[in-house]
Amino acid sequence: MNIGEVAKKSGLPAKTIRYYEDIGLITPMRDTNGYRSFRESDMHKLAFLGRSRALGFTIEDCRNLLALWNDQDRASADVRAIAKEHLEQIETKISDLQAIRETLSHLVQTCAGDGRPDCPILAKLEKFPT
Amino acid sequence: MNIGEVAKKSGLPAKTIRYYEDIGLITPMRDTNGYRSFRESDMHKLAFLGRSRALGFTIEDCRNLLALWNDQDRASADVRAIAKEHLEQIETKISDLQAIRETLSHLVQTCAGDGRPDCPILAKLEKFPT
DNA sequence: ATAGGGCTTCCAGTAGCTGGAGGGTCAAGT
DNA sequence: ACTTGACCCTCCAGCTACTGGAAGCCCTAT
Repeated sequence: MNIGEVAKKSGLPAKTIRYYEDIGLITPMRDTNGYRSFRESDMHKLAFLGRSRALGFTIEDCRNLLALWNDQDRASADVRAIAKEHLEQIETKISDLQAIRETLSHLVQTCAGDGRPDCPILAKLEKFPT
Repeated sequence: MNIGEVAKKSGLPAKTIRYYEDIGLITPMRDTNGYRSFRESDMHKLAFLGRSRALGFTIEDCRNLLALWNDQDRASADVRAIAKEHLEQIETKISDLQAIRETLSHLVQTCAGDGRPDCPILAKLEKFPT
């Protein structure tokens, strides 16, 4: 399989696939003309990577997950630890964003949004502590 | 005021303050020795920037908000539009993250997390569609 | 022969800083 | 006068995870 077909099947842009090769996540073969030649196993890895990234795992997490995936003797505890850590970061981010949303939606509601210059949003940004 | 004092008062790292000067958000004076010399108005702008960034506005948003703040003839509608747009992006991000959280917390719960290799997390990353 | 599409590499840029090297400046202490 | 240490300066590189684009080779169809 050439990169175009793999891109279509995996849903990942060709650029991204080349990048993943660059950083050593996959190592497709090469045809005599220099084109990358993807095996089923490469395809499989890319799909794995796509799903991991879609769940917000970092590339380094993905690298580790991939290694565990390929290791028949892995302990599920190792996988779980990565996922749990990631989950906690997501939860932190969610609550940070929720706090921002509260502030922001309040401000947007109280701002007249007309032609006059008075604006509680600017007032907040100007005066109140972070 | 030198940069160190400004950093302490504004809570922004000196590096960040220099960066903000680089990209034209502030333009402090210079002493004869080449040191940056910050006026109250610079301090005020930096505090404004710090709070805007803390609410997650992009640098470009900050630039626009700062311009509106300095414009006595602004229309609050312009400020509100920026904030509203930002709010909507935050809300999108929150719900994306919440979806991820649901998936992830379910997986973490169902993974034994012991010494055995069987792992529903890897199974999910391997088999199911994105 | 030529046109088009796909493939290659390499370089640069994105956002918003952050770290570090290499060096000048200043105030206090000896 | 000299040294020490804390400042300050500029410039360059690096971070994440790609993305865009240039320059050029390869393959197929007409």
